[in-house]
Amino acid sequence: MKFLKIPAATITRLSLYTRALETLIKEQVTVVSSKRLAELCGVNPAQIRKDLAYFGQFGVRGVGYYVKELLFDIKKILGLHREWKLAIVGVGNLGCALVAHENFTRQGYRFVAAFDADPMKIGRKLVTGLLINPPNEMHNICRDKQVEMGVICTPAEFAQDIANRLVDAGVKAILNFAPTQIQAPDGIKVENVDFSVKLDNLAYYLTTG
Amino acid sequence: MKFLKIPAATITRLSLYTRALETLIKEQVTVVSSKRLAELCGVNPAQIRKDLAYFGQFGVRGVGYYVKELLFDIKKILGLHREWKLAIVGVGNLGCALVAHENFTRQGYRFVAAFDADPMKIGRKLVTGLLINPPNEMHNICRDKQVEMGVICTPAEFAQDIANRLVDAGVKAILNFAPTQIQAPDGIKVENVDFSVKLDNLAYYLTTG
DNA sequence: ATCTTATTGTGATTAGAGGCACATGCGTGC
DNA sequence: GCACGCATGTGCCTCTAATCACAATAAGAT
Ligand SMILES: NC(=O)c1ccc[n+]([C@@H]2O[C@H](COP(=O)([O-])OP(=O)(O)OC[C@H]3O[C@@H](n4cnc5c(N)ncnc54)[C@H](O)[C@@H]3O)[C@@H](O)[C@H]2O)c1
Ligand SMILES: NC(=O)c1ccc[n+]([C@@H]2O[C@H](COP(=O)([O-])OP(=O)(O)OC[C@H]3O[C@@H](n4cnc5c(N)ncnc54)[C@H](O)[C@@H]3O)[C@@H](O)[C@H]2O)c1
Repeated sequence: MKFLKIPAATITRLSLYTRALETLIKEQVTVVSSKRLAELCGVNPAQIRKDLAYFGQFGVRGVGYYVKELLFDIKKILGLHREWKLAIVGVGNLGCALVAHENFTRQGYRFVAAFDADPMKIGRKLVTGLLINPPNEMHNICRDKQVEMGVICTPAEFAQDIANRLVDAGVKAILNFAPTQIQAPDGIKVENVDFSVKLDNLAYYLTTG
Repeated sequence: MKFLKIPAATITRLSLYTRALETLIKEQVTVVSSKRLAELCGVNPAQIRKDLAYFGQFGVRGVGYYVKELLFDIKKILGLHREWKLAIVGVGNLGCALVAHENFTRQGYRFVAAFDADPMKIGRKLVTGLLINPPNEMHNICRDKQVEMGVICTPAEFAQDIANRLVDAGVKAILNFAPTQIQAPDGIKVENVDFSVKLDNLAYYLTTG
């Protein structure tokens, strides 16, 4: 089961499992069955076992999974055992909320650079103390600070340009909040977070059922 | 092709298509082929045709789709030909960004009520002029204003309780930004927006992929 | 009026993900 | 030390979604 292609949905679920496991740790639960974990995550127990099987054997037959160990193992699989350096581009309403969000820091995501085109904002500092830089310094600063992921929070029409610059600056993964499809070269991973698509789903559901 | 069960992924793509079509309208393009539209949306052309086929025939063979008409038709399918009334619960960093976001309004999503537990916030008004109410008035106000969708922007530990109240207040669809799995009765649609899961995907990709 | 060209709409095919069910194997109790 | 119970790990099946490939068909050229 080692060298199969792993479904993207599996990775997304692993992320969900870590959350449930963290909750269990808070509740001082030490062992959990796939059945119980499945309930917490709203998935099928076999699904959990199969997801984990892609990466090895983590459970004990007849017993279940040791919560702490499993959490550690999944975090390692996902690459969450280390810190990740992020840059944010566009510190408007949404961008500021993201930078201020302390959960990200707790999970190992650290904003080490911020950029904005607004002359009123350049040179100022965010609440976290992070300095806002002009976009033309993206290349140097990102390389300097070894930024690995970029977060795009500008209006949609600038998103592609920003993405190009980020890639040029050595950034290998992009989280895009602008409501537009970004093109990126092979080897660069782009994820989109799209609120209005979700709202549209709700609207469809309420309309048609 | 009329009474089949429609994949959720189809609905999500329809939403994407509307965006591309809106861009095309801005560029004064009047006709588009599934091939061109597919490029803009990053999907397979046959996928587009099949997605549309669930709902009828919208194109002209040998020609393509009339942009304006198709946009109109898809919006109607999604239920975006009308206004939707939303309530937001938790007007912190993220919640404020959402309410302030003018794209939503342009698309027909209108926040008609806001709730927060913080006594310092209750009674104040948001930048849009929307009054912040205490959570215990959720029932009355939501029924009064005929709120159809609820948006949860509180810390995770309160999300389930808020969801229950929203359901109790007659809300039929929930957009949840808190990083937790919400249980809702049948007939209530819940969508989750989950930034950190997306970041975890990127981390996995950079680690392994 | 007929032929050509372009692109849709869709049946057939392929790929993939999810779930079932059972054999495997660990821990506990006798 | 042996047997039993229980939850994992996994082969196999099912179901769904995506893609292919072509027949149907509209517009425009001849
Ligand atoms: N706020 C929301 O709730 C929300 C919801 C869904 C999607 N979005 C999307 O997220 C993005 C940001 O939204 P927002 O509400 O924060 O908008 P905003 O207008 O508050 O902030 C945008 C920021 O980007 C900066 N900017 C503009 N062009 C730039 C450039 N070329 N380089 C660097 N910075 C630039 C602006 O100066 C501003 O600070 C938009 O694409 C929006 O559609 C936002
Ligand atoms: N800010 C982000 O970028 C971000 C990113 C990912 C996820 N989230 C999630 O979104 C949610 C909100 O994030 P935020 O950054 O806006 O947090 P925040 O602390 O800025 O805002 C939370 C708000 O909820 C209110 N609140 C608390 N309990 C409440 C209750 N029982 N009823 C009504 N209101 C209540 C608080 O008074 C506060 O105003 C959190 O669950 C967070 O994990 C936020």
